[in-house]
Amino acid sequence: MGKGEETRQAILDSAVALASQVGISGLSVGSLAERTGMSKSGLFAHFGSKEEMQLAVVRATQELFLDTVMRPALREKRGLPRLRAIVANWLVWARRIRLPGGCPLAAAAHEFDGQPGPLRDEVSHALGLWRRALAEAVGKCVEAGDLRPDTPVDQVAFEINGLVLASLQDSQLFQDPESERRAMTAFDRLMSHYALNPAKE
Amino acid sequence: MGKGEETRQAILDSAVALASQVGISGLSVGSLAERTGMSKSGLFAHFGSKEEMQLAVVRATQELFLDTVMRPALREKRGLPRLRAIVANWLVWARRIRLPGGCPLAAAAHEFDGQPGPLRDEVSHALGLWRRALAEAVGKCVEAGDLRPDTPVDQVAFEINGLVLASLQDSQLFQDPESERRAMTAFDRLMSHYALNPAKE
DNA sequence: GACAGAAACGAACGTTCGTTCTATAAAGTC
DNA sequence: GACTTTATAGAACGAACGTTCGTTTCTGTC
Repeated sequence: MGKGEETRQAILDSAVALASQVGISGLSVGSLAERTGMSKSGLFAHFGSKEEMQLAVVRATQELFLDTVMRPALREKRGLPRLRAIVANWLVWARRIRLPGGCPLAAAAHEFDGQPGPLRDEVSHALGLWRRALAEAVGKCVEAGDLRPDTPVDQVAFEINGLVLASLQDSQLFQDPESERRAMTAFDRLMSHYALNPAKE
Repeated sequence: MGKGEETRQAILDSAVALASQVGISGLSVGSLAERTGMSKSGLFAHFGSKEEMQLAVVRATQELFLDTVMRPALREKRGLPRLRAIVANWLVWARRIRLPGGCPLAAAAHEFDGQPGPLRDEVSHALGLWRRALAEAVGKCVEAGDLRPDTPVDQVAFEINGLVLASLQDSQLFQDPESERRAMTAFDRLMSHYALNPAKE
């Protein structure tokens, strides 16, 4: 691997962390150059345009997310344990890899949802993929016999997404230390509602 | 009321709509001046600084939100009907008053959660107030006998917030027309879980 | 160690940014 | 209608923006 690819990755690592605080539209070539100790032009050459740079940041965030949230959860037993691990990882992933401003993708969803263009498309695509992966994980719970066969998979994925969003908002905006527990409580209640063996609550 | 207050309000109306698309940090004095047909300096004089302008936009959005979501719901019967109206209004409020990019406050929560300062404080305060109002509305459901006395009020408010966030994300980012129905389904299931008269599901 | 290609730099471009001034026009007061 | 206050416009500021260019410095290969 050439040295170019190396520094490009180093730039992106810095960029993701910076985007976590100021947003992806808040990124500027100058600020990122200063943060990495490079010249504006030297950094710029790696991407060709600011928009390309931002797109690269979105993709890098996506990679990081999968590495931190999804892949570790694959070691859990398929079905409910794995789904639970996914949610647990999701709730803390930004803190885990030291993104002080929270998940850049969640923020990007709000930044670009009103502005058509490649960035909006990329973010929408990334979150769409993730939602589908989440719904699939719920589906596996049905297959594994953890949830009832008539479980509305997409609806459940929707609700899980919601309780994670709520938790992230509370922990980022209010610094509420209970937000994770709240989300897991809601998750467990949701799961027990569709549980095949109606465990007592 | 002097003419100053009038145009100031007109500016803020435009600003809220623009912020809906580009975010509150995406607002610039120049773009807003062009949109309102004023000169940069003429518009600027109404606020004294950009930050003061952004703070005014946050407060204006808050006012608009209360007028559109909360106050109309007060005509419903106290308790569950009113809470249900609040949620229903909340789900469509941005569309109702023609904010094409969705709720500026929800976006602002993500924009500023990583950057300490007056804007972060204002947004956090506004959303904190709203959350408390929501929890209070849930509490009224308990008082009115719609929900069980042991209902965990804050937890329920947390979950309601989550399902609204999920709906707003889906409708803004994926243009999913089912997102409202999904949220109401989740809401009704949540309510029936804590219902005093355990209605059949 | 010479050479070719890639990578980084420094300077400059035209714009836009937020902000400050001074001057003109409008609104409110008597 | 004159006078004072308030509101708006216009010009200009230094700084930061994204981008281009030509040059210099590294890196990997023979």
